Amino acid sequence: MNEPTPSRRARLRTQTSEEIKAIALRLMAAGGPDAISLRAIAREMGMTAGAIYSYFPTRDDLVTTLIGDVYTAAVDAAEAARDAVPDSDPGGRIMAWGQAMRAWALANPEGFRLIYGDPVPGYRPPEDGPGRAAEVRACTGLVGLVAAAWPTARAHQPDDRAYEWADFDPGLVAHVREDFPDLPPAALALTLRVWGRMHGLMALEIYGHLRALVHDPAAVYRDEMRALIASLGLTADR
Amino acid sequence: MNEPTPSRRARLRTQTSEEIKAIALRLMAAGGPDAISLRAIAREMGMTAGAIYSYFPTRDDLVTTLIGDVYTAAVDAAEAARDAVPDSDPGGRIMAWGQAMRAWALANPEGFRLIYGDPVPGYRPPEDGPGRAAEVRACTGLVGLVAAAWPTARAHQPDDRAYEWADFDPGLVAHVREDFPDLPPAALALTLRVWGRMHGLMALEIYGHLRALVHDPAAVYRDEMRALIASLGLTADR
DNA sequence: TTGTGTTTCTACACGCCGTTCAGGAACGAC
DNA sequence: GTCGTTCCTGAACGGCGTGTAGAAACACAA
Repeated sequence: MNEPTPSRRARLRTQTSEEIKAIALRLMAAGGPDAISLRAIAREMGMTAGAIYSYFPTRDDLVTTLIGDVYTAAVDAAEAARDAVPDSDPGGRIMAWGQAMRAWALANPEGFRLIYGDPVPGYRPPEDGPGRAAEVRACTGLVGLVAAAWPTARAHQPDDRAYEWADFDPGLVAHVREDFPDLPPAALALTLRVWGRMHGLMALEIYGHLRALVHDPAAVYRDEMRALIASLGLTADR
Repeated sequence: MNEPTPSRRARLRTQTSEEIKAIALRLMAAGGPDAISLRAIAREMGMTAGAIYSYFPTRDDLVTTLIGDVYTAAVDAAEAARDAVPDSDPGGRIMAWGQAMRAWALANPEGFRLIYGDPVPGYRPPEDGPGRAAEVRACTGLVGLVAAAWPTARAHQPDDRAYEWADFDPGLVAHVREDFPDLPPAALALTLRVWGRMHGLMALEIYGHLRALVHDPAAVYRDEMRALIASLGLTADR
């Protein structure tokens, strides 16, 4: 499948590329997304800024790559937490996912900003790319959680005929219909609402709007997750 | 109350200050928050960049002022929409607030980023200031909506004794306890959750995460608002 | 081993940015 | 008319992303 010795050149290349990304992540963690400057990275590597252009055609491409890496790490954490809870406890799996996401966001606030905020002045995320893939993966994970809750949740939803598959992104729909053939489009809409509900308090907290108003955002978030799980007709034991 | 002729000098001064802010807002609307550059503003005014330092000690102070203005405009819009619905329809008032906020955010996405996102590389909002005041005002408005729903909503909440007034910002608590003496601390926690629920889908949509997945985010948001209102034991007629 | 083509890096230039500062011009008050 | 204040210019500093030209390092074939 792969060549054992990717020609030393390629090895050095990927190694340098990884070092660039690692330093960029470190700079971002230290000083925010705006601290990702090619000059600063090059300075830390003992190079000049222009050299980085051999690895990333522009700064935005570097940021795009970083977003993919960071987003993937976040989804990895969420999936791991979810899978630590048995299938027999769908509410607990939702809680685990939400708490893992929040814990990750609090541990990597700059990463959160990178993914969900304006990562960098003037940066616009591309339509496809690794970040998009991670997002679809995150969304698919959420769909799985909602699918497990759907038997009890569907009764609490508005009339199911309000949504069609055509209302959603074809790529995501393909994933969903393959993994959960019995799920109606309304469940996908519910998934997006669940996503928004998890995202709201998290975003407010990361961007400092919540901590100025309440001393223990974790308690508020926990209550909100419990209410969310209850609204799906499930129970959250913890 | 005020002097009729604030000494021509002062008049010119405030006028220039207003022009700076107006141009900054225009630049922001056109090119995003990063387009707010002192040089660009000065260029558009036929001045040099240094001249602006007579009006704002630094660029971040200009941004801080802008945040205050923009946030105030947003809250004005939300309050107006809310007050267009009679008190007898608390669910409708919540829906009006939420829809007005979303409409404002969609009409002023850069303003939304300015308030709720990373407005500018390295910018950190000050602890107090006009932005903070507008935020407290927004929060107080939401508390009013929740207070109207509290008689029906309290039954759906977890045990009321989980929160104390000391858990929240004293300034906000003072406002709330003065306006709604009978409200318990749990209602304030609920308010923050309502805020987060309105904010989540809005933030995802403004930052482009939703529109890539669903064609009609408005429908999803409307459903979410309906579910929110229903979770408070109210009904939304529209 | 030598030659050759590719890749990677430096050095420098361009134009942008926020910020500072000395000096000059306009203004208000006396 | 004079004087203190205010406003603005112009130049400068350092930092930024981005290109380009050329040197150096490398892989590989003859």
